[in-house]
Amino acid sequence: MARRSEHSQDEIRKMVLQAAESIVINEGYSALNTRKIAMKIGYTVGSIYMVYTNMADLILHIKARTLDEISQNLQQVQVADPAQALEELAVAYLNFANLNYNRWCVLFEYRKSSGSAIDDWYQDKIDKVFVLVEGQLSKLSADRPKNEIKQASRSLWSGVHGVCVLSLAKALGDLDVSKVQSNVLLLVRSFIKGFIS
Amino acid sequence: MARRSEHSQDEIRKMVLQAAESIVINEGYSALNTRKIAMKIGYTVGSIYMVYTNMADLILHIKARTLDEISQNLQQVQVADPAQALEELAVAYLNFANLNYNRWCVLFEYRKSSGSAIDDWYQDKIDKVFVLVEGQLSKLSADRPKNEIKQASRSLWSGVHGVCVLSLAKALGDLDVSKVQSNVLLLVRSFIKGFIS
DNA sequence: ACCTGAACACCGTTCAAGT
DNA sequence: ACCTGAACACCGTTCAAGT
Repeated sequence: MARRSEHSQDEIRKMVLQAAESIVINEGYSALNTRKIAMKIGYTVGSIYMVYTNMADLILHIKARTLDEISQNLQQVQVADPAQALEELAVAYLNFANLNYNRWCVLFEYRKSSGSAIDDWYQDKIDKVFVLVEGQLSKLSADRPKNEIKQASRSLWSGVHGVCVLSLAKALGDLDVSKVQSNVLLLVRSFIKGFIS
Repeated sequence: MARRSEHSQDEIRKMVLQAAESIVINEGYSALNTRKIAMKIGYTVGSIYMVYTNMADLILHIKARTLDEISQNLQQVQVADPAQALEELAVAYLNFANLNYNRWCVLFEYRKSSGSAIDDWYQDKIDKVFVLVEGQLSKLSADRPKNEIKQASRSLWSGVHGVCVLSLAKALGDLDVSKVQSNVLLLVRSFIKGFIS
């Protein structure tokens, strides 16, 4: 066998990632495995390890793409009023999580990667999301020192994330999306009101 | 073989749970498996299935005990001032999560249980935590209707949870505990200030 | 009735061997 | 050089068979 350069390594790399993503989207994280990916792209399991060091590495790249899409989604929020913008950012985040639930969940699933710490390039993608919040928050209270703004954006956005996690995981009972949205908005509005007062 | 009633079924049930818990505590969720549990209690894997329907069932009971301990911890917060009490509840939650990190993480790991929905008795344990927050929040703003209080406690507490998750998972970079605590407190204080104003 | 232990159907990962 | 496929060391779960 050993079909020769039918696809470049780079192509295989993308095929593996795309196949893995579609499995996650359609069947969820727990359904993802190497044999299913290999079957889907018409190669054998071994070939996955030519282009990714292991499963954890592949999953990290799935996560990275999800984070990129989240950033992209949030960047489309263009509102002059910062308080309004923060609300819309939160709603956009919730909507992404809800519409892309399986992929979003993978972000918080950890299969321990090779290195114990988080890779810098991955951390940057996380930070990029928080920076958007910082931008609005600093417009909202221009007088505050930068480190306070940074802290506040972490607290606020982690809070928004928390509402999304527990609501969508149904830890709060079975809520419809509009209920979750009003929970998110309550948190954002109350926080902002309290923070600037 | 087949040693007869050396331990009662109920004793084995407890032994399995305790062994599983200690594995989670010492080695983390990913190190938990049936063969390790069996080895630890001096039985074979098959016997685990006499007392728990499957691994998901056992994990659910680990989670239940963790939730009980959290409730117990939070109930020890006895402060007259409700705003102060909410702050201390949040700090107590963070401290539990930090000191019992491996066990706390299991709460948000899902291995799909037999039934798709959350069992009622388990949901009750989750609710019990939120009820504590509701109690303080209703003292804080006695004029508000009950459903608003309930919504607010969900938003606030989910938010607190979110800060704990992202901070302890180091998604926000490597923060020491005191930094995390000030993030939590900022969220609680800002929310409360905004909510009652 | 209680418990074993061996089997089954899965996993992720590796690597000698083919082209 | 690229890729296979078979092996290895694991999983959770089941169940006929022993006492």
